Amino acid sequence: MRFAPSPTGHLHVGNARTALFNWLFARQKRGTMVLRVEDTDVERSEARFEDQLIADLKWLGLDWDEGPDVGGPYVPYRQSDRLDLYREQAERLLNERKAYLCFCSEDDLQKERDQALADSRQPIYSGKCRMMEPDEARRRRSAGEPCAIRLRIPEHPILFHDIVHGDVEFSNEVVSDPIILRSNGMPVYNYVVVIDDALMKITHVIRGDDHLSNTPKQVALYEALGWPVPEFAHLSTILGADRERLSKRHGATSIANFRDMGVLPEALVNYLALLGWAPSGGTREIFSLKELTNEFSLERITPSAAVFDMEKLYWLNRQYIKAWPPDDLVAVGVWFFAKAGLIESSDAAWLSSHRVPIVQVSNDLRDWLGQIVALLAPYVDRLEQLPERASPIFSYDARAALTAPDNAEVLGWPNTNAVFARFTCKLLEDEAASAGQLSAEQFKTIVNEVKAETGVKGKELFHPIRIVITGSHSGPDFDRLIPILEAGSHLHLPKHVLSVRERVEEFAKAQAK
RNA sequence: GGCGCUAUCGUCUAGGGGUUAGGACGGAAGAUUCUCAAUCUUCAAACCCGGGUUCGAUUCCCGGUAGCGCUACCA
Repeated sequence: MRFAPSPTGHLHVGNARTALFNWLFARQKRGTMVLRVEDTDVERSEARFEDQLIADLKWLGLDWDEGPDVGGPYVPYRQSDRLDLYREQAERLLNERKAYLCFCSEDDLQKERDQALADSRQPIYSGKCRMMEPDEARRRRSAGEPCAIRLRIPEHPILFHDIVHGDVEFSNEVVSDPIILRSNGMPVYNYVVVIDDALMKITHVIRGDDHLSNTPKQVALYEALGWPVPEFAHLSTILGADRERLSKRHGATSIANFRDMGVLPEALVNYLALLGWAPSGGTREIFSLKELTNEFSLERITPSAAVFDMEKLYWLNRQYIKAWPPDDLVAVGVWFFAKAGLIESSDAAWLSSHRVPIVQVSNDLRDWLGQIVALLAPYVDRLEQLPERASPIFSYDARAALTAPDNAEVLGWPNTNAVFARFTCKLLEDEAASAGQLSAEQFKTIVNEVKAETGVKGKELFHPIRIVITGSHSGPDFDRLIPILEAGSHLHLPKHVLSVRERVEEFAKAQAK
């Protein structure tokens, strides 16, 4: 099996799924997984994209047995390093009369195509140079006349088998003799892919179905070369919500995008596997990479296009967030807090091939952030939401709390002011609170006293208190929030975290105005 | 235009000549909680259209329609 991306940008979800399916099949069958870099498009290919691609694949948890970075028996694995090989085979085809020299200029060909279209004929190559005597062709080439090499398409229909689509047949009438080597000596994609797959002993070509219509040309090439035709499995296209091919304007589409949103690699892999494949029975949704390796089968791949559903990915992500090792989760969480500027970090680095970023912070800070992550992570879709959800901890604005339209209802309740008064008074008297050492139990005691003294309970009691502490009538459990607030107030952070007492003081001040 | 591929709830899908057409996301309702979220329970929601084959088609065949892809000296 092979995954053969072009290094022209970040790894895209469509390609990631192709890579995953190849990998699953290879691992299940104990086959060999090859990574090959298709960089014959010099204008768009860049070396740095190759590194990015490799990093993205590793982050997903995929690996390979042969490739540009690990070597292998069929080196080189970068097409730009294999040009001699392509030229050699092209000359062989020429000698065997399976291919021929074409002296038509690009202009002529374009005119021919335009004319054919205007006459509502097939815009395929006329075959003008097909019949040229080989001697004449050779002579003209030696004389320095520019020419390309074309493959001679056979005079019969081309049939091949596709594991997901079944038998496919193309009439030779609609397949032009394709150019395999350009006049500038560079080979074209449809040609090199065959040379490489054959030479690298690829038995199963699993790729996007945008290549399905190219396959007859490739099959003709295998036959001309006298090499066995591999099995094909063409995967359906991944669409955006508007049923158009998923592209950048649909938002996040690269693997790096998802990583930066705080989507866990296991969640993305699981989601991608479910896009176009379902286990037998069709009821199970959660699969680890290992379970997928066991369950996967090419025969169960769906042939129809699939719309990428962000919501379902988020749901899966939540499942994995809840199941992830707490330490790893904290590491990723810390990264997002650093990114949001809520904590200081000189070197917040996420080596993209790593599952988890590395951020240097003190143990105290890490422990404290760990509590916040443990409190909030089970309720977010993506880890990038953590800083926002933690905003009641990091920022407090009493004035805003008293004027927020969202709080108006609570502020208007008849008992609210009594609760404010009693609670403020009690808390300001509390010794533990003045030291910033208030425990959850002590806080509960105070709340209970307020309850007893005012006779207010339930919502009418808790909402006003919550507004005093966090500025909002809704938020996380006090039992876990209070200790976080108190501990945070003793930490050195870019912006001081207010203790419970400081919050109450601010609140009282704002109320007095 | 030609050729190819595809077609089950809004979405991902299971199923398959006779089924109450199953699951999941999302939606709605309820329960729970001081609140939001999360969680749990319940509900609504689909076989593209037309022919044929058949006792019987959503399932098999043909056609239509729609979507997507390919039609390059792009990959």
